[in-house]
Amino acid sequence: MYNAQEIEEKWRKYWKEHPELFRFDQKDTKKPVFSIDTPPPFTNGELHMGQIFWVSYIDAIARYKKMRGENVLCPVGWDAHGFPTELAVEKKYGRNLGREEFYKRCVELSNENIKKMRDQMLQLGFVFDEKYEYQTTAPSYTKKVQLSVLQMHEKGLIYRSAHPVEWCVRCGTGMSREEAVEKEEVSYLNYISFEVAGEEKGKKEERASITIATSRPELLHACVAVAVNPTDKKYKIFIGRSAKLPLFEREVPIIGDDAVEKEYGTGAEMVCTFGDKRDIALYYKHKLQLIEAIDESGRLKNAFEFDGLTIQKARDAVVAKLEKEKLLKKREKIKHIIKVHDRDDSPLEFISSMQWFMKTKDNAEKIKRTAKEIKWIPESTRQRLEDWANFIEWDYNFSRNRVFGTPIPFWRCEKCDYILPADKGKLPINTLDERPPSEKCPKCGSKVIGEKEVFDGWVDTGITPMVIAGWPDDTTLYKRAFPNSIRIQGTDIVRTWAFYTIYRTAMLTGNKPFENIIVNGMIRGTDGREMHKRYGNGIFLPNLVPKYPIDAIRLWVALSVGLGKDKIFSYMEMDYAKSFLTKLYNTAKFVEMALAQGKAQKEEPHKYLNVFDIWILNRLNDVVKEVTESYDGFVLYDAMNKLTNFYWHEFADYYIENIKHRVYSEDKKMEKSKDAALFTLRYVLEASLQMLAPVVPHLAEEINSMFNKKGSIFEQKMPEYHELGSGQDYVINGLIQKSEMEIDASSIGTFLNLVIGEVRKEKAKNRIALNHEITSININVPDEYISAVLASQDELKNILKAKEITAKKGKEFSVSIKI
RNA sequence: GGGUCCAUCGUCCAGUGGUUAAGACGCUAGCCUUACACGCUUGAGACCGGAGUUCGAUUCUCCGUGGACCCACCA
Repeated sequence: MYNAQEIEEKWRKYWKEHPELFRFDQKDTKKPVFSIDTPPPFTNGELHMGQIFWVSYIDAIARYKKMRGENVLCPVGWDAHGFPTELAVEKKYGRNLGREEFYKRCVELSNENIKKMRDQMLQLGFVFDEKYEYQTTAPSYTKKVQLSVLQMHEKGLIYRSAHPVEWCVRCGTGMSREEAVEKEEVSYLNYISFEVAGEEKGKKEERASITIATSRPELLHACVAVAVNPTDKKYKIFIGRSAKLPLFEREVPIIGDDAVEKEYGTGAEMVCTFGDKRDIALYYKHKLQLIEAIDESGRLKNAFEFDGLTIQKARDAVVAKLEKEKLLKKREKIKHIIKVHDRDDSPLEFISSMQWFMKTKDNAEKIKRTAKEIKWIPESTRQRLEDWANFIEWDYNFSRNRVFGTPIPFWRCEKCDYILPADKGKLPINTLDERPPSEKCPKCGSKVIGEKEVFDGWVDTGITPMVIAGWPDDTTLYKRAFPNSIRIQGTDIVRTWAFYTIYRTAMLTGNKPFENIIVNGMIRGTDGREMHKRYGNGIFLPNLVPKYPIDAIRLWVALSVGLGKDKIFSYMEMDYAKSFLTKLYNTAKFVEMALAQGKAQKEEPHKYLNVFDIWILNRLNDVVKEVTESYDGFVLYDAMNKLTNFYWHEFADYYIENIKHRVYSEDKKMEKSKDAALFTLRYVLEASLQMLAPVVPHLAEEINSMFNKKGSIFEQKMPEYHELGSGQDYVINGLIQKSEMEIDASSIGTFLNLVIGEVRKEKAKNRIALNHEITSININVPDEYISAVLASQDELKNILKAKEITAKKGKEFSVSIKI
């Protein structure tokens, strides 16, 4: 085994000292630009498996493109804003820091974390462009986020509206989705009777009623509709009429909606503002009235005699009164799942308040159309985006009640919510610290205030393709690098990062954000479950290094099939990758040693190539075709699968074995043949190395340096495929050559290897060593190969260590040996 | 409930309208072969079930079964 750590360190250092190898050359205007958008990791201090995956994957693509002569722009970014950082700072410094001080401490902590994560990226061999590194907390980045939102405001895409948010009544704060966790609870389903109001025209009928079932009777005062399934025979005649609320003197419409299950409860439900997410959906869909049911401390409001009661007390009181008035038909014990705050387990309520929105719902079609212009790798992952776009229930609420986030660059009227945008020339800005353009609301004359809430993190990261293309200042770069060439990201954030990025760039630029998107699945733990703290099944870089070389990790990533679907982590596959590297290193050592045996390479030794030499060169040519096609489609699996199999099982197992006798020969007559073998050995090794280099860069550099004393393998070009006209043709250094032998070397080489394989089998059957000399070999050869076998008799004798070889024409191919 | 993906040796994982169905780990038998015993050679070992399309299906279609994931819901 080679010393991986030493080699890795050496080449990491070399790349650092030669940044020009990978740096984007902005002055160059000839080479095509290849720009890469990578997911800015959230700065929590350690790269997780998903990040190890994409870093390895995209770095290989970047290095490949570089070797294809493209001008590669590969920045890396950091998504620093976020709640976990706030929590950590709160834990360390308490809750009493002022806003500015608190923000500063958060930046400090994320900077520490960025340093750690950056080191791990470099450890993986990632050669990103430091010059283009970005961080969402940097003022220059804040400026861009704010500008992009101000431009969206100009386009009429930003507005404020009342919207229910999940609210912890105990803590008195709003929740984001990830803090709301599910919990099972035992409750009661209450059957309450509503009288149907009015009469059908010209028809006297009995008084009709609808019984609804609810687990939230205390919200009866905020009931704004009764909903039934439109196909339900029992109720459909009531749709369009009204129902009288029990206990309260009010009528609400009876609406039809598919969301109502005919079988659940009574098949009728009341819609309150707001009991649960269903209510919210129906409220928006049917444009219902809004009655605020609960205040921020969890007490009822707009409930007349029940005002001020806590939820639990109100529930008891309402049920008691319904019972008394004989309006409660029955109560049924149920188990159901409710949302609770992850920190204190208390039930969350929906409280309606004024929120900031971006118009996504009406733009769903445009988002889908833009998504179709992008090549999704694999194609099936686009479905996730479509599904999400098809299911938008309401617009994107982008404000968060937090401190550590990008400030929202608007003031607003305290009373009428009129929006005053910041001056685009004065960014970045925090409207809490600055005077508004007008002290009084231009609309109603009331007081204008700065915005305390901050942007959701996806607002920061939704413009990365524009940012790395130099938007808005560098218009030259922007023209060349936007849309970006490619993005890589995980399946888990298709409906967030991909969705918002496509939305934002489509709205702001009218264009797609990138040409290609690679969507990789999640790497699961060895137990098959998602890697998660609470399962303790996470695997991080320090768990793998130094047991595995970095190149083995990278090769494992490339050989992890099935982009788009989840992958269970496997040490077995990692071991395979490691074995391949050992093999690669040992073959290189062999070639090095072999070259030392020969004299200086004669000019054009390839003129003396024999059938095995041409066979392996032609196989190489085939592999070059497959590998470059796979790289060009960004599918590393196919490239590495083909290449590693070729290298190991054709080049090492057959070719090297077949030419050993030539390499070791000291016979003068063999000199030219020896030179030809040495030439071919080196040629195939170097070409394979060039194709392997993007994925296993450290070892590739090391081996390259064994043969080329100066420079980096990344200054070399990828080998190119050439279509061959006949079996006599072969490719050397991009030129098609013609062998003087009038044979089809590819098919004869393949046949001779078959013969060699059969002899190996016979030797194994007879339990003798492969190098054991045997008396004779008899071969029955099909017509078309007989002359080739006879011509290669001496060669075969040497390869197979046989004193004599006899070949006869025979219908059935067969091989027998005499020991 | 809606959707997406998937089902191949004991395990992992390729591939194909006609193949001798590849490779890895493990297992078998041998080989210390002047690059590699972390290796090499050899052997055993697989297309979820049903129907359809077809001359022919592991491959295409449908149904079923099983699994993974996403979304929605549990009034």
